[in-house]
Amino acid sequence: MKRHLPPLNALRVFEVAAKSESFSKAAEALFVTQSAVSKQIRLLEKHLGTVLFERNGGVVTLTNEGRQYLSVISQALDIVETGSEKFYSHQEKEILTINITPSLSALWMFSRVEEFHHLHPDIVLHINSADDDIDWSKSQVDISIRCLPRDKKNTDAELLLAEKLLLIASPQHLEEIPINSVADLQRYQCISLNNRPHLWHDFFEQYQLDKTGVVSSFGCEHFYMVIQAALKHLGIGFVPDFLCHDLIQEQKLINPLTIELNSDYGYYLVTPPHKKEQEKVIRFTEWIKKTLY
Amino acid sequence: MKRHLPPLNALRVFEVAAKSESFSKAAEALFVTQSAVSKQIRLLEKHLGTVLFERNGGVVTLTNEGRQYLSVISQALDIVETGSEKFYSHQEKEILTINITPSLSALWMFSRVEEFHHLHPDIVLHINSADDDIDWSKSQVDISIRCLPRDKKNTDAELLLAEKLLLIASPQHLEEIPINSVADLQRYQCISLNNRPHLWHDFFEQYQLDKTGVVSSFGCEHFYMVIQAALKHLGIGFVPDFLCHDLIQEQKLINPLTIELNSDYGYYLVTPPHKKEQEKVIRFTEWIKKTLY
DNA sequence: TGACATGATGAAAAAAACTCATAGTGTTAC
DNA sequence: GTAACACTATGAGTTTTTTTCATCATGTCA
Repeated sequence: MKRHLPPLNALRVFEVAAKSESFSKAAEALFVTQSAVSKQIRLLEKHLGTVLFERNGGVVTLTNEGRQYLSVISQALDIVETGSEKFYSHQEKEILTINITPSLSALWMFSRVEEFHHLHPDIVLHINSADDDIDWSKSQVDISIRCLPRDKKNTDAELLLAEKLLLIASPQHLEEIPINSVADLQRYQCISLNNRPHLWHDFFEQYQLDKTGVVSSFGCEHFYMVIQAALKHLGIGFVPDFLCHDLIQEQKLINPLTIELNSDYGYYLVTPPHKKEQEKVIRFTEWIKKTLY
Repeated sequence: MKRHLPPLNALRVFEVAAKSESFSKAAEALFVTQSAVSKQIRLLEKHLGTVLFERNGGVVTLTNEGRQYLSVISQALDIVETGSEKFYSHQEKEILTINITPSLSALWMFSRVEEFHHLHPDIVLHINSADDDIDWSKSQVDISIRCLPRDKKNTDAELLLAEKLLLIASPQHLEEIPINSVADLQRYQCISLNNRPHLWHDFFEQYQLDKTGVVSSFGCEHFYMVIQAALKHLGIGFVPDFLCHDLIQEQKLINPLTIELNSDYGYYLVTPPHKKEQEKVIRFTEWIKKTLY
């Protein structure tokens, strides 16, 4: 009568890993590391006393036992899922409306929404973007994220992140005009940002360089346009680190001379006081702070 | 395609709790505390957004949703169990033979074997009991537990527990002959233990009492017999704390004046050196040390 | 009404899961 | 043939989850 069951959480991992026959892919799907998947599979294999995957350096393949087991486990998980689903549908999902600056939404937020949804499946995110102040009394928005000057104290605004700007350029562009010292920067088109007119000026002043080259042929409205422009080899620009981090990793952009600029801006989370206590607002706030860490 | 599953370990708890409609019973069956069960159920309920049990102070009853869910979950767990079982049967079970003193086996070990089996289902325990030394070369025994004098240093023996003896008597017997001071003890039959002839003598000497009453009408071979005798109101006796703890809790025995005696004996775990590295031996050793803690 | 059994709950401890950093190993491209 | 790469394994350390412990609250039953 007493059951002898395998570690149940390992089954969920097993199913994903077995379906993709890849621990790395499974890890990504489950929002954990490959290491975690590897260990859960090993745990399950040890429990069952059976090898479920054949390892061949870098490639894992289901064994016959593994294949059999997958079908059993999938069946069981199907039942659990179906049986649980009808309860979920009765839960009404909460809608959390966030309003973020266009740069954030385009490059940063969209790649992280999936994770938020994974962690909080009962919250539906409505994301819209704008740059101006929100009239909380008229708007549905629960949370807004804004880039504001650091010194402008706003009691409702919580600092998420101090802005750190990185100098960026495309690798191809850098080959055309090599950069060996800061002075070489003057040979480039400097992509400017419309609402930060002093940015380049201040930068060159800091390095005591001639500001002749500063006037760029065009200005962008938002950081993500600066990135697009840089990717098209149109010049060098300054963009926040978190927006270009992945592109630098992938070598689609380069941070020449690893030049950084601590701007006087920060990213702030703004919530109207009467919504601060709402669970959905708290959960989002905690999630984004952790994600930014 | 991506699954939305409840916390799977909570399902195992839920099934047991639902079948017995009691968190306490479920806790016992699962070898955890009632608190742990309560929390796992709450977790599951929160996840599903559904109340699975109706609480009525001290009594839990499945709701309709809970009943439905139980049948779903049982079905799923059946599939997992059946699908996993065929692997277990291929694992050959290890046999671990332990030899313990009769007192330990009768009163202590047998009530704990179930827990060991729960934690290590792949090990089959063979318990036999004896009091003499074991010829490791001739015997199948993997581990023996012996009560030995503390000063007798034995390199193969690991101290599990220093023996602490408690004075015991039955409640009925104590009503007949009330004990208000140590001197009253002299009015009792002192149940003696054959292989500890000095026990009572030393005790009365320690309290500087007359030893007249010390000669008891009979001696027991083992501690569990002392307990039996005390339960039958035949006198007072000294027995190890761990053997009478439960009986004292249940008020079937009483520890008058809370008199304790730190004997010079200890319980030792003895393993032949060539078996010390075996996993089954290590697992048992760690389990028993933790259980005794 | 008081002893009792049961469930709930907050804080602390223990266990499990996960991450990080890095090693090892086939595969692929030059 | 070898260097770069993509993938899994693993030990140490950290984080998260689960469990325990101690205690409270509540309904039951004599």
